[in-house]
Amino acid sequence: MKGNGVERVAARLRHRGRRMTVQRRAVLEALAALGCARDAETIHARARAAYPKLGLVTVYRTLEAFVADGVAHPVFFGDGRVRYDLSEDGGHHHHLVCLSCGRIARVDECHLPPSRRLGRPQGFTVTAHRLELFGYCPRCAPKA
Amino acid sequence: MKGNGVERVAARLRHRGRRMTVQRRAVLEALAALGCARDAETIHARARAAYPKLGLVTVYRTLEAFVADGVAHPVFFGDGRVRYDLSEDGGHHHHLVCLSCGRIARVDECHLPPSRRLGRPQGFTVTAHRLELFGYCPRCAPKA
DNA sequence: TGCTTGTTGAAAACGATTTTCATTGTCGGA
DNA sequence: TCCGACAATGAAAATCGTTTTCAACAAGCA
Ligand SMILES: [Mn+2]
Ligand SMILES: [Mn+2]
Ligand SMILES: [Zn+2]
Ligand SMILES: [Zn+2]
Repeated sequence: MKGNGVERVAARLRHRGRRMTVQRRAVLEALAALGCARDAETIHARARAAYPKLGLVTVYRTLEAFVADGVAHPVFFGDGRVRYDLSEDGGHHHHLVCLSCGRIARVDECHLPPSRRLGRPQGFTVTAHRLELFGYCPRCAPKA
Repeated sequence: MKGNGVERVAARLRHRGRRMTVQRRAVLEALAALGCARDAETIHARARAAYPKLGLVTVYRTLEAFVADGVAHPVFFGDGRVRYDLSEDGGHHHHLVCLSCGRIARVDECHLPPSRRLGRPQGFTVTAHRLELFGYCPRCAPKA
């Protein structure tokens, strides 16, 4: 993550009465370095490289703040732990999860119809959706 | 749930070395009566009407067995609790969740491209997917 | 440089789900 | 129909990811 990005995030946090701290900077860097869908513990481990005293609790609180401020997004694979993705300007993306080795691949194209069409039959106004794909990665062989 | 369905489920369980008990029957009935995406506690409360001594632990264990045997499917909305749907013969379905009142509507059509196309770019073999839609129900007014 | 407040870390609390373990009950076989 | 092997049950305790509590700290503004 280029120092520039940190500043943009800092600005967004400050805008909400929040402050930019070394801890949050470390979590932000970790989030950017790790890439797609990492859980709090993984982020914690990585962020500690930059700031060893960092507590796991702070990572949780920081992620909560990031999500509230639109800096990050939670991702759910249904295994009981929440993962996080750094938000990007150009819209959302989904994931491919290997059921064998756990590898995660990003899926940028969203093949779903526009939101306003998705809920029409039931009269819902759709504002968001979550889609995750499960299967086997190339290395774990098809039909594993 | 027609007694017939119970028999079919019983057969499927027995086939795996499992047994059909009053408790499981009660959970099955509750699952059928409650409909879309209910959590263990809700299912427990309902099933108790038929079998008051039923323990919540047994509900969890039964749901686990049902899922393993394909009798039920877990549904995740990302709020930290797992919900369950009774499996049906004709394929899967998704859900619309009202962010205001929590109402859940079923979405039968799956607007996604065929599995084999979804993971192609990254070389994945897609065997399943999870899609949930979030927004506002008719009663909670659009743009709530 | 102070002061006001948001932030932090350790420890304890939480809530959903799982495990332990002694007891009970299902169901295939005699 | 009766047995017995072993799956299932329930209560209590244990897990585990995440949240809350609380006293010490430290951003950011005057
Ligand atoms: Mn991602
Ligand atoms: Mn459903
Ligand atoms: Zn793999
Ligand atoms: Zn609603």
